Amino acid sequence: MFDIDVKSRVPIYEQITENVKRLIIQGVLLPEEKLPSVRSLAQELTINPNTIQKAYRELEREGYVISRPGKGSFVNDMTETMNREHIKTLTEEVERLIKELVFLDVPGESLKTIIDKAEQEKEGHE
Amino acid sequence: MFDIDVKSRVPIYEQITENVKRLIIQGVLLPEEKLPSVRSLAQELTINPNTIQKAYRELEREGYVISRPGKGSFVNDMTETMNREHIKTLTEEVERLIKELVFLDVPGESLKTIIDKAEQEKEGHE
DNA sequence: TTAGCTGTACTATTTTAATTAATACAGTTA
DNA sequence: TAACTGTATTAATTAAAATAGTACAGCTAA
Repeated sequence: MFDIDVKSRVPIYEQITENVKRLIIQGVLLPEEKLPSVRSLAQELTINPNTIQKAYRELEREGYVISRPGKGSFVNDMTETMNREHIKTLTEEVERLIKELVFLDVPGESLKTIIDKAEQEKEGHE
Repeated sequence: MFDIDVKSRVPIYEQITENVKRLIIQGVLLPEEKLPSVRSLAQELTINPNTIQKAYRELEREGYVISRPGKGSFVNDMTETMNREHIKTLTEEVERLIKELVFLDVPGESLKTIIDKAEQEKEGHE
């Protein structure tokens, strides 16, 4: 399926999430397709099953995969998910920046103005 | 000057940067004012001088302080100017991100909540 | 039902990174 | 020169992250 480098500086579970993400994004793995079980993939890569599970859990948290106890782990239908993840990333960034601006005594009202302006601008286009 | 909690979960050097930042922002420490030397503050807090130095270096990196080898560490009088420029940069970033989030149909209200939360959080600290 | 799959939870171990400390060096000032 | 100042380098300690061991519970097919 793919190879990992146990000697690499980047954690094994992260190499796995990256590879699976890549395969999903490239369309090699299709929605509802079953992923290898934690144990079989662990055997194939000669690492511990729990490491696979950690990777799968992370992939599930990010919406790439859905795990069904007793049945297996499956590729999730993305289109929606990608947007959701993108929105999450953007929101986290905004949170960080706003926190800092508020800390620097920028009044919340002036920040809210930015939001209003963005909304008005959008309405104009639809 | 201030106290630290060696038993706290937050690192000592971070407690120091936070406290010094606070004192500068509150105007207790004024521009060009000399901060305690790494050794004297280390003695006062009964911790290692290098820990103070790490804090001071971080404060310098963020523009709060300027260190003059052989002379001492001083409150940077550029803070206002730097802040204003910093605020400008941050605001531009926020504008860009908010625009994109609004475009992705994230309701403005949920973004305003982020602002409110940041303000509440800040009030808690003062 | 049972045998053999599946994912999961919990704990312990190992490994890695962050934090703090020890020590020596170099600039400044009186 | 003596007593300050910040700095660099390295070592020791501490905390966190990553991985592994083991046991449990759900699903499915013979």
